[in-house]
Amino acid sequence: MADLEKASQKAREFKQREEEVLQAALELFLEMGEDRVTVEMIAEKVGIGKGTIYKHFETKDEIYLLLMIRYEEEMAQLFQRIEETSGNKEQLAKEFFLFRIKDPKRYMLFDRLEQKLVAAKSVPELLGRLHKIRASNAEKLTRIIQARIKEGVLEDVPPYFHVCSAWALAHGAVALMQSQFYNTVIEDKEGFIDFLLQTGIRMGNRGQYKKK
Amino acid sequence: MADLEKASQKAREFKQREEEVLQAALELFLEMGEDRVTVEMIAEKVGIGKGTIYKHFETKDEIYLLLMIRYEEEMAQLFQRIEETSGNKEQLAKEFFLFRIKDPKRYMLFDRLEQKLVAAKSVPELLGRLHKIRASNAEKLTRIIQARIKEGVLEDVPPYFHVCSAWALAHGAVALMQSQFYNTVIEDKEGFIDFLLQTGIRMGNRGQYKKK
Amino acid sequence: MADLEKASQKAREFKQREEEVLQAALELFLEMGEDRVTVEMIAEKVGIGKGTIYKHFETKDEIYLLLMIRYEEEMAQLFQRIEETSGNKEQLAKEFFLFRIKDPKRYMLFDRLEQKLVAAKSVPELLGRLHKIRASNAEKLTRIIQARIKEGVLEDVPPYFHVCSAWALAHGAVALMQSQFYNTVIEDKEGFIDFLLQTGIRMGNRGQYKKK
Amino acid sequence: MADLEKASQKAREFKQREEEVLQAALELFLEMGEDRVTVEMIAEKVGIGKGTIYKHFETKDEIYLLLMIRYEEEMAQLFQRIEETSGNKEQLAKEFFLFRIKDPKRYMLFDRLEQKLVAAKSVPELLGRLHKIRASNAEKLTRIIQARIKEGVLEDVPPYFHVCSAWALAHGAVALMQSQFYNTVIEDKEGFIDFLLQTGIRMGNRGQYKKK
DNA sequence: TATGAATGAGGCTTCATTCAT
DNA sequence: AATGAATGAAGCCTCATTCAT
Repeated sequence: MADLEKASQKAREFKQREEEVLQAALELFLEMGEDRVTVEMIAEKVGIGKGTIYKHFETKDEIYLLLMIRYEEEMAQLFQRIEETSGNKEQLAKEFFLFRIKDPKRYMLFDRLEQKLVAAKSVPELLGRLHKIRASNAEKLTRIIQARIKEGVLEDVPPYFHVCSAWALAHGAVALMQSQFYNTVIEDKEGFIDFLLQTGIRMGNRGQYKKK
Repeated sequence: MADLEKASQKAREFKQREEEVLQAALELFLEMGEDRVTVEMIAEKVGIGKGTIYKHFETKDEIYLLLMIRYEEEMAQLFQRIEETSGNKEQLAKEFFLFRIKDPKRYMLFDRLEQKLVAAKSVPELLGRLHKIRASNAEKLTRIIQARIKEGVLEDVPPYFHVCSAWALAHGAVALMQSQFYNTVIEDKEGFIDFLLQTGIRMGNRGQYKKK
Repeated sequence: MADLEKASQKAREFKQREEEVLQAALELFLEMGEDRVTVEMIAEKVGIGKGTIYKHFETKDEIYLLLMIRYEEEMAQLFQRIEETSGNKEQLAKEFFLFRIKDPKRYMLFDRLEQKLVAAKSVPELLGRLHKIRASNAEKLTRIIQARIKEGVLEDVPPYFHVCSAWALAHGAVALMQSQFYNTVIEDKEGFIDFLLQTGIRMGNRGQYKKK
Repeated sequence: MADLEKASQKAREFKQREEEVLQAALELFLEMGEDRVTVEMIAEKVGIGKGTIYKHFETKDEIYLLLMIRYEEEMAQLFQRIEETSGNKEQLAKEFFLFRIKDPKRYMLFDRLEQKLVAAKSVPELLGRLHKIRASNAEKLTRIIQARIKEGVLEDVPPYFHVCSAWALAHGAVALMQSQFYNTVIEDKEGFIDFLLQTGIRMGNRGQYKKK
C-alpha cells in the first residue's frame, strides 16, 4: 500500500538524516574543536533547522556519545574479523595499532569527550553502553591473547597486562602524533612508526619480563 | 629599615596569595573538571574576591598555563638531576615513567588544557614559554640517550625514536590508569605497573629492532 | 501557498521586532545617556529576552551604528528631494538647518557615539558604510552648491568651503540648543532661530568674503 | 621655624602633585579617550599610588570637572584681556574663534564630558561652578557686544543672539576639524579657516539681517 | 515532523572606590 | 599622607534547549 511505503520511506529518510547530522557534527568537531561548535552550526551544515536536531538527539552530549559508540563498534568489528580469521598475535597488535593511528584527531576527540562526559556524569545510560562495548572488546582481545600465551608466544602474565600495555602504547602514539613536538621534530616519520610498531608488536613477548 | 621590611613582607604575602590561588585552582580543576570551575569558585575557595584573582592573572587561561608550566618545570628538574648524577638509562626511563604516573589526573588535565589552548590560540606567549621548556627537556633527554647509544646499550636509531616511544608509552599509561576499564578490571595493579615499567625500560634496547 | 505566507509573515514580524528594538534603544539612549543603558534594559523595554537582542544584532555597538546610519539616510533622502526639485540655495540651507535642529538630542547622541566608536575601532564595516553615505551626501551638497556658484549667487571658493561652514554652524546650533546656557538665558528662542537661520542662509553669499 | 617651613613645603608639594595629576589625566584622556583611561593609569603616569589620587579628588568625575573648569577659566582670562584693552569687535570674534580652534581635541573632550556628567547628575556643585564661570563669561561678552551695537557696528538684536551664533559657529568649527571628513577632503585648510574666520567675524554685522 | 525565534542562566572581565598598614 | 591590594557590582555576550506554529 502506498501509505505504508511512504511511511517507511519517511522513516528511512529520518534515519538517513541522523546519519548526516552525526557526520557533520564529527567533521565540525575535528575541524574546530568541540567547544567552538554550536548545535546551530551543525544544523546549518546539514541544511536543517536547529530544532530538528532535537528530534533526533536529546542533548548535544548524546551526539558526542553516539559518535564515540560508533568508533568503539568499528573497533569491535576489527577484533571480530581478527578472531574469526584466527589472526596471529603479530597481526592483532599491528592492526590494533594501525586502527588507532589511522585517525589520531578523531581518537583524541573522543578521548577528550569521554573525560568531559564522565566528569559531568552526563547521559549515563549511553556511557554505560559505551563501556559495555569496550568491555566486550577487551574480552575478545583477552581471548586472543590467552590463546597466544598458551602457545608460549607471550609472557605468562594476566592477559590484561598485555592488553593494557598495548592500549597504553597505542594511546600514547596517537597523542604523540598530534603533538607539536612530533610534527616539528621528527623527520623520518615513517621510520619512527615502523619502530613503534615493532616495539608494540614485540612488547610482552616471552623472555622479556622478569617477575620481581 | 622598617618600611622596606614591611614592603617586602607585603610583596611576599602577595606572592603567597598567588600560590594559594594556583593551588586552589588546581584542586578544583582536578576535582570537578576545568569546565565546571568558575573564577568565582576559585576566589571563594581561597577566601578572596573575584576581582583579586585578576590582580594576579590576566585571564583564566593564564591560570591554566601557569599550572602547566610548573609541571613542565618539575620535569625539567628531574632530568637535571638525572643528567647530573649521570644516571644510567634504566634509571632515566624509570624515573620518567614514575613521574608521569605519579599524578595521572594532573597530567591529563594539562594535556586536555593544552589541546584547548592551542586550538583557541590563547595566551600565545605563555604557550611559547611552555614549549620552550619542553624543547629543552627533550634536548636533555636526547643527550642522555645519545650517550647510551654510543655505549651500545640502545638500538642505534635517531635518538628521538627512543624519546618518543618512551613518551608515548608513559602518556598512554597515564591515560590508562585514569580509565574506568583499568580501575575496574585490573586487580594486580602493582604487578601491572611493574610489568609496564620493565616494558618501558627495555623498550628500544639493542637487538630488539630490525630496520626494514 | 499557506506555508509561504506564514513564513513571510514570520519574517515580517522578525523585521518588525528589529524595528522595535532600535526604537526602544534610541528612546532609552536619549532619555538616560547611552552609558547608563544596558542591553538588558532595552530588552525589557521591548518585552523580550536579553538573548533575543543578539539574534538581531551582533553587539551593542551594532545597535548604535544602525541608528546612526538611519539618521544619515534620512538626511540623504532630504538632499535627494531637494536636488530633484532643483531647490534654490536658500531652501537648501534652510532645510539642512531645520533637519539638524529638529531633534538636537538625537543628533548629539550620534555625534558622541561616533567619537566613541571611531576611538574604539569598533564595527569598522558599519562605520565604513556610514561614512560612505555621508560622503555621498556631501557630494550631493557639493553639486547643488557648484550650481549656485556658477549662477553667481555664492562666493567662488571651493564648494566644500560652503558645505563645511554650513555644517559647522548647524552642528554648533544643535549643541547650543542642548546647552543649559541656551535654555536658561535665551528668551526669544524663535527669534533667535530665525536670526541663526538667516545667518546660515546668507553665509557665503558673494561679496562677503575677501581672499587674503 | 624649620617645622613651619617644612609644613608649607609639604603643602606646596601637595598642591604641585595635584597639578601633575590633572595634567597627566588630560594627556591620557586626549590620547586614548576618557573611557579607556583608568585611575590607575593616571596614577602610574604621575608616579604615585592610586590611593593618593583619592586624597586629592573625591571621584574620577571631579578630575573631569576640574579640567573643564580650568578651560573655562582660561577663556575668562581671554575675555578679561580683551575687555581691558577695549578690543574691537573684529578682534573679539577672532580671538574667540582662535581660542576654540587652537586645541580642538581638548574642547571636544570637555564637551563630551559635560554631556556625560550632566546626564549622570554627577558632582552637581562643581558643575554649578562651571556654569557660573560660563555665565560670567557670557556676561562679559554681552557687555562688549552691547557696546558694539550702540556704536552701530552690529545688528540691533538682543546681544545674546550675537554671542550664541558665534558660539555655535566656533563649536561647529571645532567638531568639523576633528571629523574624518574634514581631514580627508579639505585640502586648503588654511584657506578654509580664513574663510570661516571672516564668516564668523562678519556674522551679525548690521544690514545683514531682516526681522520677520 | 520541521522550524527557528526566544529564552535566560551563567561565564568572564573591568574598574572606581575603599581601607588597613 | 601615601600606598596598592582587595572588592564586588555591573556589563557584555554565548548557547543549549524549548516551544508555538
